[in-house]
Amino acid sequence: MADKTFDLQDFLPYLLNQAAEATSRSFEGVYKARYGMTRTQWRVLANLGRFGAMTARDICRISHIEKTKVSRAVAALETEVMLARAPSPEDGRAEILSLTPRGLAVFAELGERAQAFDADLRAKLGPELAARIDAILREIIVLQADAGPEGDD
Amino acid sequence: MADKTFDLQDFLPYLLNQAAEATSRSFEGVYKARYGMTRTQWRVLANLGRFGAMTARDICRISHIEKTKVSRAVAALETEVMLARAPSPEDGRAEILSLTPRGLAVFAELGERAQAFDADLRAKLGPELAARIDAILREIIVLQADAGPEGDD
DNA sequence: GATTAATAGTTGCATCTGCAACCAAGTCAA
DNA sequence: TTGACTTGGTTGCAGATGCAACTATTAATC
Repeated sequence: MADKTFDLQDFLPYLLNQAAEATSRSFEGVYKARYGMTRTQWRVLANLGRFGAMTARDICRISHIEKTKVSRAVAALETEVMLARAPSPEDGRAEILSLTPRGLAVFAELGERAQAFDADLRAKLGPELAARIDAILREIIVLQADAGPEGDD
Repeated sequence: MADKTFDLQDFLPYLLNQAAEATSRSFEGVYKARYGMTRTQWRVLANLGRFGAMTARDICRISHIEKTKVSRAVAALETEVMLARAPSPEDGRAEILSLTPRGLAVFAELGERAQAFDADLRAKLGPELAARIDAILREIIVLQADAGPEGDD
């Protein structure tokens, strides 16, 4: 059947990238301008802020960020004194990562802004579309997680 | 009202990135393994394949890829003999880019695979969700395009 | 207990990218 | 025509990233 020439503009990975990049870039300005943070750093911070102290490995599992990226983000956040490491009592290899008071403050502020950004975007989308989007994206994510090995950032 | 701590896992830009990255990475394997192409190169090729000869600037407009990226992708595709440049008769600065026979062949093959990939993904998503996704993503893209300046890749 | 395999995390290196600065050609206006 | 400005495209440089290789510790197997 369908033998029309391929149109990138209808290609789901492409559309997803466009949307993802557009929104991420837009919000990136917030943490970049204020704290010189990178996208990965923001995500690591956000996960620690939301879920509390944990190891780098846990962050990888939860957020599907590659361990190299996490490692470097942690190092950067540490030198910014937003995060502290403590040796794990159970596992000599692992380190327990937690936010410092400063890290918590930054998370509180950025988290608030992120919520506002998100709410605004959903409002603009309208209830119809906003209601569907989460389920669809989560479904895509798990589908690919089953199919391919690593989903990364 | 809502004063719960921010959860990254519900943040639209984050979800979009996860889904985008997961799907793109999955398909990336195809053109990377076969032709050592980069994501940007694939997209430039796909646009030229779909819309025919045009200038780099046109590609930027259509696909929202940054001009630096396009420039380098074009150079790479040229050395791979998938693309040829011709001086524009109308504008001495511009070059008309077009796919070579090889470029067309590669586009035909990858385009077919992309269509299959896309169809498969949509099938897995189910008609309910698949029907909505395009409209939502396009809406997000235009919303951000209005808001922010550049949406890039 | 010794050896082997697996795992937490870091680092080197080779890209890929973004931004600003740049060149060359076109536009506009006096 | 000349000079100021815009625009198509490239390049330098400073990050950010992915992958493979590496260290150190833990688990497994004999």
